[in-house]
This record gives sequence, structure tokens and C-alpha cells, in this order.
Amino acid sequence: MPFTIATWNINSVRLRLPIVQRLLAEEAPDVLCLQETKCPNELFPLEAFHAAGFPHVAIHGQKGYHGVATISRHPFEREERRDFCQMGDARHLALTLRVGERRIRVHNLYVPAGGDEPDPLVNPKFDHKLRFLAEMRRMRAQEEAGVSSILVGDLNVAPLEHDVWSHKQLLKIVSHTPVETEEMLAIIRDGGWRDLLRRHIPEPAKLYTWWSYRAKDWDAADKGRRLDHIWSSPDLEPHLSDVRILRAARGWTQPSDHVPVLATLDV
DNA sequence: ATGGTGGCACCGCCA
Repeated sequence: MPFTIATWNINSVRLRLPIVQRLLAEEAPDVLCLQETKCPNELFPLEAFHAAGFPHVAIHGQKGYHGVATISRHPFEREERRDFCQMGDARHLALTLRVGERRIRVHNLYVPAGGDEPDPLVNPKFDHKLRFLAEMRRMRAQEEAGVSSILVGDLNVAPLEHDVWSHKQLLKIVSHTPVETEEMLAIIRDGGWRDLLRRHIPEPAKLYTWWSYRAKDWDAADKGRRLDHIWSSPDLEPHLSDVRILRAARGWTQPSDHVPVLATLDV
């Protein structure tokens, strides 16, 4: 049966509830992982997701900043919230889905953006980002026997040359500096992950999931970056049937600066 | 060319 997982940095789940509902109605994913919910747990709009056909919801929020949530049609178990870098930030949520006979561990991550200056000695936010990525090196695709893995989220790194509009012009821009891109490729390699977007649409095709709010005309300028990712354990890769980046959502009413990314597996 | 926009909470911080 087909199984679709979606990931979306929503930049306030309460403000953008109408477009989240639109995504759920139009794309009907099985699971939606949200980042930057910017919503304390007690104010999370649970009922709206229940009404949309998603009875199983896990949240990890905080006031004002960050926050992740995983919304599912299928039941899950073993919720986990890791405190990367021991900063107290709400940036990780894991759970194990039961999909038919299969068990899938789903990690939902929001990696720190890292500020503007790509020097950990003068910019504590960039230092935090590098330490966060170093901690991600310990995440293994094959963690438990008999359990597949999917890792999604706003990872705030565009690792490949064709994940940005201009490789040369972004080499000193946070999200595409060599220290970040090399670290991300090492996380993928050492963790045994498969980059499902690139398995489906290899380079040199350009792939973007984020366009700045600051551009006059984001669509015409098209200065995007691929910051949002879907990775899986190797056993799932042969079951991948489709990948979609919903570029049109960048033009929806009161949009997020990120668009939804979806992967469909035949499981 | 070193701004530009957006959200939240509070008058600045983060992206």
C-alpha cells in the first residue's frame, strides 16, 4: 500500500492553520512533520488535526521559537524528545509508526539556522549549529533490528552544488559553507542514510524547498535553496515511488518561506 | 549593493 510522508517548516502553525489544512486535504499524506510551530503545547490546535482525519498527534513545542509536531493517520509508540546541545530547545521529536506489518521510526528535526557569520569563534549561533550537526552524526538509519527509519525536517543545510541557485555565490553563506555541507554528507554516509529527494531527482537538476521572504519576486528571481530533507534507511529506498516538492505552496495566501516536501513509498 | 520581509512577544530576538 502507498505511504506518504510530508515535511514542512510552517513558521507558526496557528497563523498558517488554513494552509496546513489545505495541504492535508489536497495531498492526503499519511504523516505530516511540522517544524517552527512557534506554539506552546497547551495552545497547539489539536482539534483541527483530529477533525482533518489525523487522530494521532505528537507535539514538542515552546513559546515563541522553534517547535516540532508530527501528525499521523496511523498509531505510533515510543515518543522521544532529544535535547540536542542541552539548550532546552524544542527541535526534535521521534516516534515509531506501525504501518501494516512494518515499523518505521520517524525523526522530525529542526536544525538551528546558524546566524549570518559563518565563523564559530565569533558567532555562537553558528557554533551551536555545528555542534548540533556533530550530534546528528550519532543518528543511525539502522538503529533497531526490524525497524525501518525515516529522518525528515528543516535541516538548514543545502549539501549539494545544485541544492542552491548559485554554488559559487553561496560558498560563504550560512547553509552552504563547506564545513556544513561536508558535515551533512558525513552524517548521511556514516549514518547509512539515503537522501530520497536526490535518489529520485539526481543532480544536476536544481532542487529548492525554500525561498527568502526578502526577495521582491521569489518566483522570478528563483534564488532558492534545498534546506528541507527526507532521508530513509536503505531497506525503504527500493520502495520509493514518488517525491514531490510543492513549489506552488510558496505562492499560497500568507505563505511560509518553506514549501512542503513529500515522499511516497509502496510498503 | 550589505538591504530586504515575516512571526512572536514585547519594544528585541530569531529566521
